[in-house]
Order: sequence, then structure tokens, then C-alpha cells
Amino acid sequence: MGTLSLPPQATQVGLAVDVAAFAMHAGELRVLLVQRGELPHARDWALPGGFVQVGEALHEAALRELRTETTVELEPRHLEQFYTFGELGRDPRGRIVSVAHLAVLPHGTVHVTGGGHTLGAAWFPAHRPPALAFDHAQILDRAIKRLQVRLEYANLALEFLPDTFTLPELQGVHEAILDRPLDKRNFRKRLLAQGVLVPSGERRSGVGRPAQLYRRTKGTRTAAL
Amino acid sequence: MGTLSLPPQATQVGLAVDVAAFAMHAGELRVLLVQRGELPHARDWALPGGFVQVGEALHEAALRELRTETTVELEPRHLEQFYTFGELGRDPRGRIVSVAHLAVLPHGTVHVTGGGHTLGAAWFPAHRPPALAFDHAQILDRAIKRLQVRLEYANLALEFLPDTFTLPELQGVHEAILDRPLDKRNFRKRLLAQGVLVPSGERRSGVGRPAQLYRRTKGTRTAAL
DNA sequence: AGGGAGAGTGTCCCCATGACACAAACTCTA
DNA sequence: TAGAGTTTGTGTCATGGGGACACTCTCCCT
Repeated sequence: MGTLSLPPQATQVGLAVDVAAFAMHAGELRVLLVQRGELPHARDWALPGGFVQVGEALHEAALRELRTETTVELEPRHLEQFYTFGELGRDPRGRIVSVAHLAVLPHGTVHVTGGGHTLGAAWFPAHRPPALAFDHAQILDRAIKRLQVRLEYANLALEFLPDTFTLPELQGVHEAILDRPLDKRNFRKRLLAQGVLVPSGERRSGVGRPAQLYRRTKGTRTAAL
Repeated sequence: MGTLSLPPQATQVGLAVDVAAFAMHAGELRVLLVQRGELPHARDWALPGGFVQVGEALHEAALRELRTETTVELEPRHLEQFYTFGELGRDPRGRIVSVAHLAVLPHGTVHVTGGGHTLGAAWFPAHRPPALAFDHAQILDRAIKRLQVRLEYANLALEFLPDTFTLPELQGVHEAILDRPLDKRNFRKRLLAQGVLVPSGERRSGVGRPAQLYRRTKGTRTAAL
């Protein structure tokens, strides 16, 4: 039914998406940023993002921007819209409304190269980011809060890890996201009580005592909401 | 700095707001709906909403639609954006993305008259709405869930009541929103423990034993988030 | 004066969470 | 190969919040 048309006031506002994409690296929560190659805010760091195209769903636009601006290696394990920023004056080019997304990239996706119109892309400490273009500092802030909520609600921490992992690794993800240390015994008690983890039987050897490997029980994948 | 201009692909998508406005009436949670006067979905019931205008913040657009389409008596006590709906095909007129808002109207705002392009406006049981236009049934669903979450997080129930109210009235609001009965003693215990209520000293007489009147302690207004 | 209607009140149990210290298993090096 | 170093793994107690549960109190109405 494309016979009806949009009223004239329907096309006056620019619609964009921005993506706060997170991954773990060196025991730290990192966020993926791009260095802008164009005005405004040329050479400033910003969240990857851009305008939504016709015939493109919001999450598709988010994925496309992530791919063309950063050349990430793997698919995001989680992608979720979390807030729409529409303040007047947030973009000097005019009225632009941005639907902000939160993405989680799995372990191993830490190498990025700039692409698209950007000068480059890199990972930064999510809790101590550099100065950001536009209102992206606010967006990042809100993204981290959402990530923290999702930690205890869904078990989004698992998306940061490979299929099989140890409990200390999982605890490390939680600590990196919450930006505070957790008690080992309480953490294990709580996580194992949830019943989403099952020991794989194997162990991982390293420097100290080998750690039990776990995997998620089937049918416990986070609904991408 | 309006010297920079939008890239061409920035204006291809229509941006709208929709508002799920709730109030209490006869002990029931009700949602404000309008009967559409135009195609598509003419004569169907829908959430009040429409296109965002240039120079208009998202929440301003939501307020404007509420006022022009429904002529509500009072200002909303709470207005919050909760999700942005952008599925392809959600509107037969083309690509329209809608930022959905949740509004709470205070006690006494139950009389509405249709305005704007609509045939009328009326309150409906929020948990048993009529068939709705577009994807508004989904939007309403999500709005109710958000309202329920805000009940225990912020104390949004107070926004449905006048400045002074009784505990049974407050419990009624909670029950209407959650759509299930609550235990009287546990409810009082929990609410009073939060420390946001203070007895006003007066009582309200009615059919049975008079009820203590309460008001919120100062400085406990919900941040409109 | 008695009945009806709604308001008000306290205890117990259970579960989830947080604080807290030591033993076990492996690697590495001397 | 023995000992030091390093990391994993484990249990108890105290506390607090939430849910189940029944009877009295106060007023109005007839």
C-alpha cells in the first residue's frame, strides 16, 4: 500500500543511529570509537554512526555503520536500542535525532581498522573515554548504565566471552563493566544459582591451579530485545 | 552554527511521536485513545501522535500532540520517552519512525474531547484495549510494562493521585497498574519504609472507618528522566 | 444499639545478599 | 625434586526485604 504519501512536515528532521560497541580487552571494558574525517568535529573521536537510509530498519542501520566505519571482525552478539537523543542543537548541521544502540562484541573482536569517511577506529577504556564529539559523552554514559543493568537482568556478560570460559573470567567481565571489585565466593554462589552455567568437564591450565571450564546451558541465549 | 548542511540521505525518513497517556478512573488504569479521522486506518482507535516539527524537541512534540488531539484538562505529571519503533512497514504511508512516550495524567484529568484531525478521544481500559491502528497495540504493551517497572523503581504511582491521598487509594493505583491484587499489610509496610510518605494529620471520612491522609515528603518528585 | 464496611496493625518464615579466611592444585625455578 | 609462587575453589553467619496470614478498630447507616 504505497499509495498514501507522507504529509509535508514529515521530512524535516534527520534521523541517525549511533552505536556504543563494547568489548573486553586486557581485563578492561573498552568502547569502539572512530576519528571523524569530516566537519563538524573533524579529527575528534566519536561513536560510530550515521544516517538511517530508506528501507533500512534501525538495527540494520546500526550494523551497517559499525561495519563500514570500523571493519570489525565478527558479528555483534547483542544489539539493542536504548535511547533516542533529540535535543535541539545537539548537532550543528541542523535538527538530527539519533537512535542510540548498545552493541556487545565477542571475545576476539578487538582489532579494528578505520573505514568509510573516518580517519581511523580504535578501542578506548569505556570508563575513561577521551573527549567526544557532539553529545556522545552523554550517550556513552547512558550506554554504560544500560550495560550494567543488563548484567544482572539478562546475563549479558556471557556475550563478551567465547563459548567456553572459566568463572574467574566471567567475574572479570562483571568487574570491568561495573568498575568495581566483586567477592569471589558470593559471585560464584549467585551465578551458579541462576542455573545458566554448566561445567564442561574440562579445565584450563595456566599459572596457578587449573580452572573449571563452563558453558551456558542450551536455550539461554539473551533475547536481543 | 547553521552553516553546515545535512547530507542528502538525511531527510528520507519521517519522524513521529506517539503518546501512551494513562490515568486512573473508577479504580482502573485507563489509556487515552483517539479515533482517527483520516486515512490510513480512518475510524480506528490509535494512540495520540504525529510528526515532529522543525525546532521542536521530542517531548515538546509529544505534549503538543496530546494537547491538540485530545484537549486534556491538565498537564501531564510525568512524560518519558521509552522506545523508538522503526520497523519497516509499520505505516503504509512510507518509512515512519516513531519515538514512543509514556505520560501520566493526574487525578481529575479524565474528561477529554476530540480535537485536531481526530473524530474523538476517549479513555479505555489499558489492560483490555480495543483493536488499535498501526503497531499501536505493541506500543501500548510496552508502555504498560515500562509503567510497571517505574512503579517499583521511581514511585510513579503518586503522579496518578492528588497531592493528598490515602494508603488504600495508593494501593489501588498499584493494583490497577500491575493488574493483580496486593496484600494490604505488606503494601503499607513497604511503602512507609521508603520514607517518601508523611501523614498529613487529617482523615478522610467515607463509608467505613476514616482513612489517614498522606502527602509526599518534599523533594521527592520523580525526575522526569 | 447493632450491623456493615472499610482502615489499620504484627509475626513468622524464607530467600538473597554481603562479609569474611583458608585449603587445593598446578607451574616454575632453584 | 622440593619449595615458593600463583590462581582456583569452597562454607558460614548475620542481615534485610518480601510474602503469607487474621483480627480489631472506627465510623456510618438504619
